[in-house]
Amino acid sequence: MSRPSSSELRRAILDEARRVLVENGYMGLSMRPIAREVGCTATSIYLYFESKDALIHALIDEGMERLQEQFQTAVDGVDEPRRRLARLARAYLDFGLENPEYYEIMFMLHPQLMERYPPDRYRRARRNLEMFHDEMVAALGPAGWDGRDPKTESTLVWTSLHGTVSLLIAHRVDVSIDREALIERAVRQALRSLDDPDNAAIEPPQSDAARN
Amino acid sequence: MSRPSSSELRRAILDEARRVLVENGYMGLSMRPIAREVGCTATSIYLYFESKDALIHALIDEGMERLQEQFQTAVDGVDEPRRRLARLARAYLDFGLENPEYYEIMFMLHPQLMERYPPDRYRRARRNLEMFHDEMVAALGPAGWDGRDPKTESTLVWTSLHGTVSLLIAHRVDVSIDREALIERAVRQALRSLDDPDNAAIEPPQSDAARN
DNA sequence: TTCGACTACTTTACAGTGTTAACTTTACGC
DNA sequence: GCGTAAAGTTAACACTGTAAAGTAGTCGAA
Repeated sequence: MSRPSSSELRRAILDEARRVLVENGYMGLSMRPIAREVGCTATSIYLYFESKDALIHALIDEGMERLQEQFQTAVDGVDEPRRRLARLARAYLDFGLENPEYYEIMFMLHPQLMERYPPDRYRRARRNLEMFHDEMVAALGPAGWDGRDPKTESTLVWTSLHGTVSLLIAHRVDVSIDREALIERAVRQALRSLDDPDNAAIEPPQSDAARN
Repeated sequence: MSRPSSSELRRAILDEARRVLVENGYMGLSMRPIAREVGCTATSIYLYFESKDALIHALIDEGMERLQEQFQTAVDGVDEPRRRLARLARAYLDFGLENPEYYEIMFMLHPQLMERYPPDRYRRARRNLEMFHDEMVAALGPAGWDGRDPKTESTLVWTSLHGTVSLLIAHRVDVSIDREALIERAVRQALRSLDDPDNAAIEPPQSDAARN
């Protein structure tokens, strides 16, 4: 709508929203206080963002760009494919733990909000995560995939890292556990699919959890 | 507070709240509609739950109990330690995917809410997850832990599973990925720490993400 | 039988939310 | 100086969680 209008106010709103997000989390993000701080009325925000959702979506976009940058600098100058992948994994964890507020809206927020996130934009944003895919393919070479789907495998790396980040952020992990040790183990575990000999006797499904 | 009072109304409120939660998710959970459906006023709810948080906490307790039951039936009659662990993992995934609304409030909700969850009750609830710990210790025996902390390792199993469940629930996983294949791989990956020879050259930390 | 007291519940009200529609101010080209 | 369009405001709506005060019903003792 007001794409190229790019007033200063728009930026100020976005900055303040991010600040509030950092300080109070998603739940503490309210239009009127943002407006007050920025020096306008709440309804003025609607000149630049068509809803609160849209405002948050803009912040998600910001977060995705930052992650992308951290990914880039993480692998910059590193050649060996396995090391590149390891650094990506580490960068992902670091990003989440250092920017919990961004991480929360990017990957942890309730499904409803995400369903309202324009699908094409999310697809573009998720480009980030395809770096895992590309680097894995590079690390394994064309030979390594006996029957396994690269997309599934790279998604698995992601979900594994996400589990650790999100539970740490949400303070669900027992405080008696050494944080740094867990993180290091998480990276190791995420990357171990590279060496997977696909052994181990695993159970068949116990119920029908594959719908939806 | 009103622990033994156990009016029928309390149960009705809880039932309706759960129904709404299933249907509309956490965000759609509002006091007045619950009251209307149950046949009382919104403020009456406060006779049985001291806040909306407390109401949700009660639902979390319910969910934890259900998970506990599913865990029990999953390992019931299974003796071989590795198989027991595998079934636990599978049960966890199934629970999350079949009860996304419970899973959301139990493990995905924003940190603020969890911080208000009475710590002792959460500790008790998390007893569930200690089953991972116990079964892992049983599966590996006293010999297997060369330098590794069992608590960290079992937490790692949990975070790994959680990553998969939560991203699937939140519809963040690319739809082109075979859901069941991902799930199966997730179980496998989670349990692989049992066989870990602790190899692989891993990067040192890139930044200070171990605070908090 | 009447007087408390207690329980269960309601009414009213407050301060807050996101959002819409209508109104006003400001700036700019002719 | 006038018309127009953009930028921002005011007022309002329907909603939220929740606190305080008030009310109806029940039960036990005098």
